[in-house]
Amino acid sequence: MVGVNLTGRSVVAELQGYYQSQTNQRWLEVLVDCPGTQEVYTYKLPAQLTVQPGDILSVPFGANQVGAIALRFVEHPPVDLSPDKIRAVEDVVSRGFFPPAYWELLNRVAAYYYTPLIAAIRVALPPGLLGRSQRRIKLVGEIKPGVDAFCTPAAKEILALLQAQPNKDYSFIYLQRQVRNAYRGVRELLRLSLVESYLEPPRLTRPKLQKAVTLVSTGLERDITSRQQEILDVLRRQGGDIWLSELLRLCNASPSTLKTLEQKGYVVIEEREMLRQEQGVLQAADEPKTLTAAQSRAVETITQLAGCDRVLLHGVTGSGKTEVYLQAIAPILRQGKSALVLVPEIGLTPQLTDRFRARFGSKVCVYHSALSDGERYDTWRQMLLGEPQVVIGTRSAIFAPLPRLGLIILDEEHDSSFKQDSPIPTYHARTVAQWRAELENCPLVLGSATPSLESWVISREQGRAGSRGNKRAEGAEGAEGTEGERNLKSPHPTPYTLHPTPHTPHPIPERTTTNYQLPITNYQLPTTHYLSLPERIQSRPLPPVEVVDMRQEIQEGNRSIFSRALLEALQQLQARGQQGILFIHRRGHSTFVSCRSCGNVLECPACDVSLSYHHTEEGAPQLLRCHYCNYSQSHPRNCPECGSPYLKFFGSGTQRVAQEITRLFPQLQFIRFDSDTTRTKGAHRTLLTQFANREADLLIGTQMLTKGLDLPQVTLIGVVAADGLLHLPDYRAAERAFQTLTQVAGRAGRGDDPGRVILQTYTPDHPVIQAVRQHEYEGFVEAELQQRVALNYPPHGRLILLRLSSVEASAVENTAGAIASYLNNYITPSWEILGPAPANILRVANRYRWQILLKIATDLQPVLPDWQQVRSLCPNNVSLTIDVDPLNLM
DNA sequence: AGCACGCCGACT
DNA sequence: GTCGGCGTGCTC
Repeated sequence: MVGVNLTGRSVVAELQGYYQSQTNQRWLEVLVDCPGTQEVYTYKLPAQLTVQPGDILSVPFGANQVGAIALRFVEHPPVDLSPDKIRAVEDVVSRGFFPPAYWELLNRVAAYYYTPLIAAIRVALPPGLLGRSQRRIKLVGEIKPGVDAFCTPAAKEILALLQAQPNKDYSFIYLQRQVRNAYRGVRELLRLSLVESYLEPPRLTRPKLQKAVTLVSTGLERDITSRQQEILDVLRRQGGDIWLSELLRLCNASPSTLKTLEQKGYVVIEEREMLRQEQGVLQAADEPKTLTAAQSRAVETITQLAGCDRVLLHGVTGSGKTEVYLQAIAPILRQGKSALVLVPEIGLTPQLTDRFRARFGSKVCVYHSALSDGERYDTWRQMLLGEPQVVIGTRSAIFAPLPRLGLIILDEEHDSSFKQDSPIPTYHARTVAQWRAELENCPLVLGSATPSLESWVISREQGRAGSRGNKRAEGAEGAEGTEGERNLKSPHPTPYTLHPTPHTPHPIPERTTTNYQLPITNYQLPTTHYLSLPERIQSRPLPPVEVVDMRQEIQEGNRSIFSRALLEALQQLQARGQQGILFIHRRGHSTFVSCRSCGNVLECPACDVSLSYHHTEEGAPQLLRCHYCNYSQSHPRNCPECGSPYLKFFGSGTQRVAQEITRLFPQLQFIRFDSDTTRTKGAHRTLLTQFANREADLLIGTQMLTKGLDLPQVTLIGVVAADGLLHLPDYRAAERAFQTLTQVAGRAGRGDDPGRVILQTYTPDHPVIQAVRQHEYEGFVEAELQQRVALNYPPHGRLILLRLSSVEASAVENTAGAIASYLNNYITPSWEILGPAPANILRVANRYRWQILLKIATDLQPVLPDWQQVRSLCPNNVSLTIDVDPLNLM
């Protein structure tokens, strides 16, 4: 297992170390994973370590161990740095990860989103790979009662917390969050020697090792008991290679029996890396389906795409986009390449993943933030191996380290969850996907029933004329020769290695700071083809959308949250053996709680928002919860202001609707599907499976159920109140509302019954409602575009949002003012400044927030401000985030 | 992010 | 005079 096995690799490694220490001492420049550091730091290399540029390291930094990236060797350390300050690299965490194209991608992300390169690297790596040490506080010995008599309250609290903890041990960060003045308290306890403080080394995610048994016997076993023979037979039947635990389970044997077999030389037991990977539910194999004319045209175009050309696949809901993806991916895998499929949220992955697994079996793996750290780490490492595969993941999967990428697909490309709000980099996966496709020279497919205006505009300008007549656009062939050669194809035949084999160092580009700027206007774009799937599969019609005017309902005496049409439809649901979906814009029970006597509205103590009332079931605690910071308190019996017991709930969330359903239709079984009920791992799948198995008649949920759910038996869709979506204070509110409502409506009639959509609203004449009712995408989008052009909003202009926040109200306000007046000196014809203005909700989690919006016209090459200068205007207690292409202006 | 250093006000 | 508060700056 160990020791004797001196492979070629370790000999080489030792030789390299030897030569390294013989030649002039080589110094290593690294990028350190620590906020507030942008420069490069120089380290020594201990003789027993070999490092190559691009390796991921662990280095001592100040008092901590932190993650770092090796950049390059230098002959001499900086002259102004005394040699005794230089410390040695602690360890190599992972090797050979950054091939040139990938490195270039990360540099682009950092440059375009104005973030330090290390922040871009951080999103690309699985959690736990860039480790950092942690300060922890531990109780010393026995604590006699009464020793804390003279302690401050903070110290007493900390003592109590530590004593209640089984290990008598907490991280300092945790204590600081739990206890006020924790810093002082800890110091006091340290002085009294009641606690000790220590640094826990980084807890890195590592491969999980497990014992595996391999059969080495030739088949002529002598000197063997029948029991041992039995085990060998089982092993042979299993293919001669199996996990130890598995074998023990199969044979009901003990480890000692296996030990004996090993000593006799019939089997070898060794530690092997085990992949922790989400195992999908076993799927019955599935064959490619027959395509409609439009579908096969789409598949044909995609498979013949040249270079890094793009396709906007505009398919109405239920038009079979997934089947197009599947058939476009199949030839990619046959070519020995991999495909990357990005989806908005995990909510829809179980269904989609199942379909992919049914088609491609174990070649499919998922990658998203809901996986455990171990699973993410292993999936990530497994991808480095370069086996052709399909990776399905959420936005961060755009950084999946797949070599030989053959196709990138962004499904539901309009979805705003592809944009990261925080932490930095605030990247959009669609933008990064475009770069990645370009750098890897692979095609990109953007799919949606309601394409974003951005994608619509590009494809309208570039590709539609060419692809309308079922013909590939000109330029596809033309681009092949030039684009294909110009772009960086990895010069390394196998740029990723799981095991550290010696190889030539990757040339890490010199550029390691964020000082260079990309041209902010679009540079020469690859061709974008427009492909339309205008019809549902099997010529099913789109469901008719009935708009119900709720004002009229009230006028005619119906004060329920359900219109008569919806009540009737719900009534008939069970009799007809059908299933329905109710869509509500908000989770929770009520939007706010207010006192009928004094009008007081209950608010979050840390944010300027009202608390939502949550009540799940009879007997469950009644909670008031803040949807911004997750603060919660129990529902008071009386108004905290005037003591009146008459507290009333306003607005309806999922819980409220659920309660109404119980009251009005006690016979209807329903499932609530929102972020409250799907928090736990696998909850999505469980709930959807229950629904698919008809354990419920009704699914009551939020946005979450708009995203690509394919539930053929659903015939009724009820939108309880569309208005909450229509009137959000955001220039994209109309676009987003149209997309959401169209997607919700599209869940109906995916089976043989055409289905029915009931859309309740107080503004039935609103253009969004009208467009949804008529399934009219193009007209709506063109009208919307005209408005954007008039006001210079994206996709016509571009936006950069400066978000400022601080615990101190005046500090943010002053800083915002100072930055704005600085920027005003830079005003050029190509951009304008909106603000500074307090954010929509001034205070969240006790931080006051202001923002400044920069509007940039794309028709001119803009001169951008000096961000370094802008940052220097920010005092320490004010944090500034530069959000490039913000989607969320609230 | 941590942590040391160093400058100010409240106490011996 | 000293202690201990917290603001400022450095970490190879």
